[in-house]
Amino acid sequence: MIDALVRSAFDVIGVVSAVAAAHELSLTQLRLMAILRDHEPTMSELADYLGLDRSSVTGLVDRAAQRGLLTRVPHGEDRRSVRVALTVDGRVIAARGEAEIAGALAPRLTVVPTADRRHLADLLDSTLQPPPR
Amino acid sequence: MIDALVRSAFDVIGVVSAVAAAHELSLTQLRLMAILRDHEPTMSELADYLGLDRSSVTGLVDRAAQRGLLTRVPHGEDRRSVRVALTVDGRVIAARGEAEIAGALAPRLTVVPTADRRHLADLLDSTLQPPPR
DNA sequence: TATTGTTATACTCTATAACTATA
DNA sequence: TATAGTTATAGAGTATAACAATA
Repeated sequence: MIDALVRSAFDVIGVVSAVAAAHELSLTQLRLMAILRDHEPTMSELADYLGLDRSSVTGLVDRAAQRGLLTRVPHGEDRRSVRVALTVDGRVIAARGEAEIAGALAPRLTVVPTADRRHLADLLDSTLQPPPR
Repeated sequence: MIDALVRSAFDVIGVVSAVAAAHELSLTQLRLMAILRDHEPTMSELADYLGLDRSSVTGLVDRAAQRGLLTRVPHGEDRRSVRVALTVDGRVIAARGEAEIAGALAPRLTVVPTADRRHLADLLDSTLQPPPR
């Protein structure tokens, strides 16, 4: 059971990494962009989401910004702070990445009987820890 | 369904990475040691298993060997080739790591009804691609 | 004083290209 | 010639420590 969960995890992460690599992105860069699809976080919030030190996020954001995938937006209220947002280009690539991940994983799910899918998804979700804040 | 699979994968990999980090190992180093529990591969075979370039494996093995976790063993037949094997220390740490991963994931599985576990494991395994050779 | 973000620095991980030794 | 492994090199990713600007 635990073995199956771990094997599946490595398998899925492998697929996601391959999709990222196809866009010359690291797994972390793709995660970063996925987060930015729904949020416009500060650097510190981003560090919390990703579980990284703030100084690491500086580099990640630098490299992605240099490629035109995202931008730093002045915060306004707190002048120490910046918000990070996808550019139009970044949004296109993020959407494409998500679609490719779905496309790559879909064939594996054809072996799961349709009747089982909802159940499997629920079981998997129930095993997730509540995200730490 | 796909979302649940991906979320679960990141969650599980996070747990495995944390266990690795607790032993000051990277995810790859821990994977390497897990492979060596059951195999005594050549450097090239290791590169295939891990999906890395041979030159990357040289560095991984160097660092782990320097910590006394594994050793290069002369192959005998083909004098170009070496085999990689865990040391006694390495075997202890690999076993401990596996136990800690199981221990860290077990609490999450308590929410899965006992009757569903076999079924969930089978479903997850059925989604795995046959490993590329 | 505390927080936000960056910089300086160092190490791991990874790949590409070139090399040595052996086959 | 081909294969096994290493070395040289370069860049990404990461953390720690120290810093400047702002709160």
